[in-house]
Amino acid sequence: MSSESSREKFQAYLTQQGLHVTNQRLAIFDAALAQKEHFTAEQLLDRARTIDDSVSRATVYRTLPLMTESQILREVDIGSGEKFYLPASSGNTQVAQVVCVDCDRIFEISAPFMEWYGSTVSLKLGLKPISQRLQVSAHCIAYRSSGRCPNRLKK
Amino acid sequence: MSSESSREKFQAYLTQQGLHVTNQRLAIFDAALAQKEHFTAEQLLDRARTIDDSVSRATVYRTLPLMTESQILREVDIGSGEKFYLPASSGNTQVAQVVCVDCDRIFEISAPFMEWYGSTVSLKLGLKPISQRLQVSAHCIAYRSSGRCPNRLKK
DNA sequence: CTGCCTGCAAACTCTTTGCACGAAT
DNA sequence: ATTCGTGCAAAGAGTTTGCAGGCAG
Repeated sequence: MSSESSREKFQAYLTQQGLHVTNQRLAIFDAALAQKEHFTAEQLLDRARTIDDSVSRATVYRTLPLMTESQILREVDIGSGEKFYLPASSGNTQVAQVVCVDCDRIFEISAPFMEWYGSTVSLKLGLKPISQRLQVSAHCIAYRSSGRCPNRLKK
Repeated sequence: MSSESSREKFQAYLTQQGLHVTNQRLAIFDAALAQKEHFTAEQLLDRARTIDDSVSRATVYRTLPLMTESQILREVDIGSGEKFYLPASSGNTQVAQVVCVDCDRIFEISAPFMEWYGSTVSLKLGLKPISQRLQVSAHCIAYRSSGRCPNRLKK
């Protein structure tokens, strides 16, 4: 249950699926868990290469699905062209994302009622809910006073 | 307030923005409002060309933002690579999407509490909410009995 | 050994953009 | 007359894939 078991969990998943435990996959795994915020495939590639410089972009893209399927990572799509990832550490799947439209930072907040909502509404339609996501776009704190976010990254 | 006024609304928006009312834009508008379900840019292009075969893909992509800005269409991004659009007829912005993972169909359902939630949570973070979206992935009705959705479109 | 994995580069999908001509105001 | 709009084709961004050689089990 400690954080190290996450690595074992990943290895177990690979083995159980008849997949090989390679240095590249482990480097990508370690790079992913070292991230402090949401990260992109490209950022993961950069970081993984500092651990094992033989890691290629293709392998990163091929490994990401393995890590999401094994519940190591959670995928976050905010509709911006590229996907973001985050260690699924807390096991909390009932979370919403608040995205600052100025600095593009992503905040995660718990939204415990989401599960209830998904069940309620989906059952009304006769559907069987699998997952759900709630995202809020917003302006940053500083926006109100300065008119724009101090952390803006683009434009 | 009848449905015809929507066309006038679009023309008014164009004029007011100093933009020209062209046959292509009107064809795209008509094609969009003729859609019964969520549609993609490509589907819109096909349909618009049945009205005016001079319509190009580029113009469709250039016109879509005009129609969303003028509240004619609502954009729906379910994280599938391509964006979907829907006439923003009912003026109801507090809606969630339920996406069937088997047939990819998108159902829209009202979710009146979304606004409250966005405000509550965003204000706790000191942010100023702009918009929000709630999406539920689910299996179709028929999935439970047959094991898969009869409307599956892909694979 | 056998089959899965890898890096590379090319391919793909959806969308955006530069350009020179054409049309709306 | 201007200014904006258009189609075309090329460019972009992010991601996926075919291939021939390489490594884990």
